Amino acid sequence: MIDIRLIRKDPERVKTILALRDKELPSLIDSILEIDCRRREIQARVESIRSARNSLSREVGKLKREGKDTSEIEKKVRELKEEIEALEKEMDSLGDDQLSMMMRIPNLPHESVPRGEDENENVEVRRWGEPRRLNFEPRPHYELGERLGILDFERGARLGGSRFTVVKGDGALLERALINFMLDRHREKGYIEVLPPHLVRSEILEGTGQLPKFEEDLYRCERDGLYLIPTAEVPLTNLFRGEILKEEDLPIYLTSYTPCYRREAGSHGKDIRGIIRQHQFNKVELVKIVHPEKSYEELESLVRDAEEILQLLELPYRVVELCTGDLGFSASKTYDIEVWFPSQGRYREVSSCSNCEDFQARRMKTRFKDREGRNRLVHTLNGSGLAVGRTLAAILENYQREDGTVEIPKALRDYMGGKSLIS
RNA sequence: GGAAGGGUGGCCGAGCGGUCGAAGGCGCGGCGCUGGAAACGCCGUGUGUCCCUUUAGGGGCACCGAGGGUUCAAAUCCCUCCCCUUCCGCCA
Repeated sequence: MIDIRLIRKDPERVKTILALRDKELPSLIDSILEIDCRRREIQARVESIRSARNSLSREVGKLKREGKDTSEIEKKVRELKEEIEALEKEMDSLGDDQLSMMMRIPNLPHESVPRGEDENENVEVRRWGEPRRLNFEPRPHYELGERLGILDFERGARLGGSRFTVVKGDGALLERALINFMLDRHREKGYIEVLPPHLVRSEILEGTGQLPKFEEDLYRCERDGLYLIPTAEVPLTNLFRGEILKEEDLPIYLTSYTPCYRREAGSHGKDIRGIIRQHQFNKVELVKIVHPEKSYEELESLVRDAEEILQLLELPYRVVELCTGDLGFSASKTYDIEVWFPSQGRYREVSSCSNCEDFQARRMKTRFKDREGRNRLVHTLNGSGLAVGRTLAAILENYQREDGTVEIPKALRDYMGGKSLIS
């Protein structure tokens, strides 16, 4: 959630910035401002009446102890109460309206974010590695996987429907090796490993921004009111919700391996073949909870931490800075890391690293006490470190040989019992 | 799932219809004492929101797990939900 005070202070500036994301947003700001104004006016009235009620009530107590008649005052208070209830009802409904609108406003892009409509206007920041020169036509990962017997799409669909895949044998081993490899690297960098719940309550999803706006993308367990997490960002970022941390507790670095569950509503027909877009996929996530003055340098190091995994795996990639129109809901600034896919002749996203500034912290009420004793909102960051399934697919494609076998990256061999080839 | 007992400030813990934002203790900060420290003494120390004056401050309102209700008045009584503890049942 963005700061309502920002809207009160300079609505035109907020509108200009939000228009960079979506041209529909500025009109929402006008409605919020109007409601906010009315709500506060009523609040002031309610509170002054309530103040009068409180002092009359105290009076009743005093008089009763003295054995005096209080029926006159009691009648007066009852009248005030009715007045309060009517105003309060109006105030609450305005408050609800305001909050639900505020919850649907995305974060403000940072001033450094390139302006643009959609992903075509994202800006490449750097490239690492040279795509291997293959003297044969590269096969797509799903073809390699099926031929090697490590990806089984047919049986996956039998079990869970479309966008579910069974990973077997050396494929399962490779996936597990990748998870351990990634977690170990992050742990060495000071990230605390966490195994969180995979089912969470709705307010947890509200904290990170998936709800109320993106209900359609989530799997929900109706009977229990719980949702399957779409990313470990959700439980990790919410870990300290409602807490007031000490300044010296910051920064907090967290890492977690979890499966991610996404309905992928609205992506029909996209990436239908292979394991690029699945309803369930494994991901190692990085989350940082930091001092607001440090969050942009923390974003840079977060991206580097994710990049290092690809460097160690010797997979060519590039880093892209998302433009204002392509930015996710909660993010102020985002870098995507894209790895090279030979069969597609292009780079595909394996990580998205964002600084959400105080947008999530405000929803979660995660604060810290600064040196002056003031409570301030923390800044939160998250990034994939990395999407495991897509990394596996990238390994299959980049390390394939003409005979359809796949070499195992050197960095992973110790994690695979010394194996160097999947055949 | 069944039974019982609980959820109060950074922590422990009292309060069970009015004078309670809440005793007392611990912790923390300041001051005093001291050569310095311990001990001791004094003072201070929750969060949110709105308004007024605006470096600083002053006032109102709300918050004692969450949401409703009863009452002139609720931390205190009633209802619903959530969570924790113990016992029983079930179970990886």
